Amino acid sequence: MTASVPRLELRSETLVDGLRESILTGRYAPGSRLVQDDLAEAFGVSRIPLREALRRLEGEGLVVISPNRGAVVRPLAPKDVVDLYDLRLALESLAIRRAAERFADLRGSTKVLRVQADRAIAARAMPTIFSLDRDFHAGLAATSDNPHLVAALGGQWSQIMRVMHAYFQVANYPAAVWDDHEAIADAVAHGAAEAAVARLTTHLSESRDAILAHLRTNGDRS
Amino acid sequence: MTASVPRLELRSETLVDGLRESILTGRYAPGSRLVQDDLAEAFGVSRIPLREALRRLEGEGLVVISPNRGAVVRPLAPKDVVDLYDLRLALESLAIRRAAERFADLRGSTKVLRVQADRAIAARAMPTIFSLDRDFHAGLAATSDNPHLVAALGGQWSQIMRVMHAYFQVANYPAAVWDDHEAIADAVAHGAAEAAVARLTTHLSESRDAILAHLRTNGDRS
DNA sequence: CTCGGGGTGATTGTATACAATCCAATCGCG
DNA sequence: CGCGATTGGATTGTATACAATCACCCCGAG
Repeated sequence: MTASVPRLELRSETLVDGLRESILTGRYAPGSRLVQDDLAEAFGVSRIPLREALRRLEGEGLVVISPNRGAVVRPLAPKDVVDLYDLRLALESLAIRRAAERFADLRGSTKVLRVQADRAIAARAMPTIFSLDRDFHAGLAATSDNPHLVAALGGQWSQIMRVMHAYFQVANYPAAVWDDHEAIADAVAHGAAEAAVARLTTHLSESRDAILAHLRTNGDRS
Repeated sequence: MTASVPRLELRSETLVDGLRESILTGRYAPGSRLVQDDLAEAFGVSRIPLREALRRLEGEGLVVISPNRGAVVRPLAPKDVVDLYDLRLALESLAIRRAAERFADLRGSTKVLRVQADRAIAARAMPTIFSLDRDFHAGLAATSDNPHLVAALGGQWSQIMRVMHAYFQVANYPAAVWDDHEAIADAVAHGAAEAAVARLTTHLSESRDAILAHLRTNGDRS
C-alpha cells in the first residue's frame, strides 16, 4: 500500500502527523516500544525521516527516547492524569477569561458539534467522540487570541487524549459532557467568565474522575 | 552529577543542549536562518544528527522548519511577549498555589541566588543574571510537585529568555527583581498563596513592561 | 525600464551502508 | 548446581553519497 508515490509532498511532515495520530488514538499504547525498522517499513520510508519524526514527537512530549535503547510512547501513571487536569484547568480558565472579554460567541459551532456527537455516541464510535470533544476545547482555546496558549493547551490535550484512549476502551463517556459544553459556550458569549470557569471546573473534575475510575478498574498494567 | 565520561556520550543529546543554549542566549537571534551545513561543521558532526536536533527543537517551539527552505529561529513579535507573559502568569500562579499548600520553603536557596545575582550585577554579566533569574522561577515551579507544569513553564521560560537576550543588550534590569523573589518565597513559605500571587503579578508586569519598552526603543529589526 | 524565462549554485531531503551498542541466551568454570 | 564471562543477533547511531528542490541572477522580449 505504500503507494507508488513519487507524489508525496514531504515525507517528514506526513510522518509526524501519522505517528502522532497513531499515538493519540492508542494504536501505539503508552509504554510500548517504537522500533525504527518496523515503523519505517510500516510507513514506507527509510529510518532517516522516521528518526526525525520521533525527535519531533519527543520535543512535544509524546515519546521518550533513551540513547542506544530506542523510543517508547511516554508512559502515563495515575498521578499524570491528576497533574495534567490540574494544569489544563489553569490553562483553559485563562482561555475562557480572554474569550469572555471579547464576548466570543461559539454557540453556533458548539451546537453543530453536539449534533455530530450524538450521532457518534449512537454509533459507539469512541475515537470520533474524543475528536469532537477535542474540537470544542480547541475552538474555545482559539478564541483566546493567544497562540502560545493554544499551543500549550494542544500539548496538554494530546496527553489527555492518550489517557482517554488507553483507559476508555468501553463506551462509558460521562453523559453531561455536551450539556457542559453548551453551558460554557453560553456563559462565554455573555461575558460571564467566572460562571464559565465554574462550570468548566466541575466539567473537568467529572472527566478526570471518570478516567481515574476506569484506570483503577482496568489498571492491570504495571 | 555528570558521570566521569570523558568520551562523547551521544552526539544528538549534547547537540540539542548546545543548540538550545545558543538560541536561548541569543547567539542565534530570533529570525535568523540555521543552515545545516554551517551548524554541522560548527558542532563537528554530520547533518544527520544535526537535523534530528533541529526537529527536537521544532517540537519545543524554538525553531520553525519550512519544507525545502530550512530552519529559522522562531521570530518574536511584541504581541508574543504579551501573550507569553499572560500565559506564564497563569502557570506560575498555579505553581505558587500548589507550593503554598505544602508550605514549601525555598527562602534558603533564594538567598543564595541573591548573593550570586548581586555579584553578577556588579560584573554586568547579563547572561548570568538571566540564568539566576531562571533558577529562581524554576525552583519555584519544581516545588509544585507537578512535572507537567514544570515542563510547560520551562517551555515558556525558554521563549521569554529568548526575548530578554534579544532586547536586553544593555544592562537595565529592573532593580526590584530580587526583592520580589524574596517576598514571593517568603509568602509561599508561610502558605500565603494569594499574597505570593499578587506579588508575582506585579513582578511579571514590570518585567514585561521593561522588555516592551526596550523593544520599542531598539526595535529597529523588521 | 519592467516583466517573464530559464539555468545555475546553494541547500535541503532521503536512501544505502556501516560502525557502535545493547540484550539475552549460552557456555565454561568453580 | 550456581554464576559470571562471552558471543551472537537485534537495534540504534552516524557518515557518505546522491536526488530533489529552491532562490537568485542574468538575459531578452515587449
